[in-house]
Amino acid sequence: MSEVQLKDALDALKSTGVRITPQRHAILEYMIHSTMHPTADDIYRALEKTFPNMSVATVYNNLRVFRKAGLVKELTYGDSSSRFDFVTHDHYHIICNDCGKIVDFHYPGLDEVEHLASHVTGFQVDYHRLEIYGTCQDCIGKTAKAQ
Amino acid sequence: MSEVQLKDALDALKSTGVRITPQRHAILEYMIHSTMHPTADDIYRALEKTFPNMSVATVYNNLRVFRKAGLVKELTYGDSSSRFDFVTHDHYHIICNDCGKIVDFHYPGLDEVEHLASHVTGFQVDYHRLEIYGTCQDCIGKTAKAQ
DNA sequence: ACACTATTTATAACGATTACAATGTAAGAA
DNA sequence: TTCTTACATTGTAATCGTTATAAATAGTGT
Repeated sequence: MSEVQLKDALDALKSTGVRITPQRHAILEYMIHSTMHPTADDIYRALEKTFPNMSVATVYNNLRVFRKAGLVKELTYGDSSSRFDFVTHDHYHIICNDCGKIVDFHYPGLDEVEHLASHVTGFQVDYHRLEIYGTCQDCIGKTAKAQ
Repeated sequence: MSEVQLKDALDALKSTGVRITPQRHAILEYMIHSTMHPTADDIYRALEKTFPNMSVATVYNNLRVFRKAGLVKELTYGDSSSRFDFVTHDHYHIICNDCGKIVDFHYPGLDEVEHLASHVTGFQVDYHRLEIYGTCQDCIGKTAKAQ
């Protein structure tokens, strides 16, 4: 399943003339297997055992390459650093205000909102972003215990 | 109209024991009257004629005070710096990918999405954020001319 | 093997934001 | 009023995420 995703991603990259280096392979693999939405630093730290000489810049460079290839989305939420999301199907995110965890969920597209917005503002609409904020079950449990 | 908003905001601050300094008054006033969604630096530069000695830190400090008081929302979108939005009614934003302009628009709440998300993920939902991205009429005109 | 280009690395630079210490200012008590 | 205390502002240094740069390295095609 995720093997297929990885292969597809690598093929997509190759077809646009991007070389598959060991670092790129590892970053992609990590992103696909990680269910969280890692920051650049998460990725860097996860791979520094395998690539002791890898630079943070490499992570950023390649995340940008992947973003331009449409393989990865950059999520800029409230916290200081961006999180990166391997693009699979269209989905939305629900975010825990306590621990920062991001969980995917699916919902039929909000085309109607896009149309209305376009009509009211005269914008030519490209896409939208929707996030829901709250507290995850783990953190609900934790604060319940703490009290 | 916006005078009322300003007065309400000042009253709200006073009631929580926050002092109304000239700088705070000016920042609030600027935010209420500005239809854009200024960055901290926008505010700083707009007020440096009136307050030549004001520090950037003061702007940040007070934006944080306002945010904690619920008067102001911080919008962290793709670009490097946060934008700040005086809270009036609930509304959504449509953002121009060319020039960064942010325009408000209204849409009945997306309660149904919140419920579904809560049900699927087990989160306790607090609120959500929705933004639409596209190109504003000005920028459509500009690129049309340039070609 | 050679030349050419893409990639990585290491490090410096940058920009937004925050922390800190010193100074200033307002409000209440004596 | 004057003193005291707590809160605000200022200026500057520090921090953190990210990007730019230049040198070193590795692939690719000839």
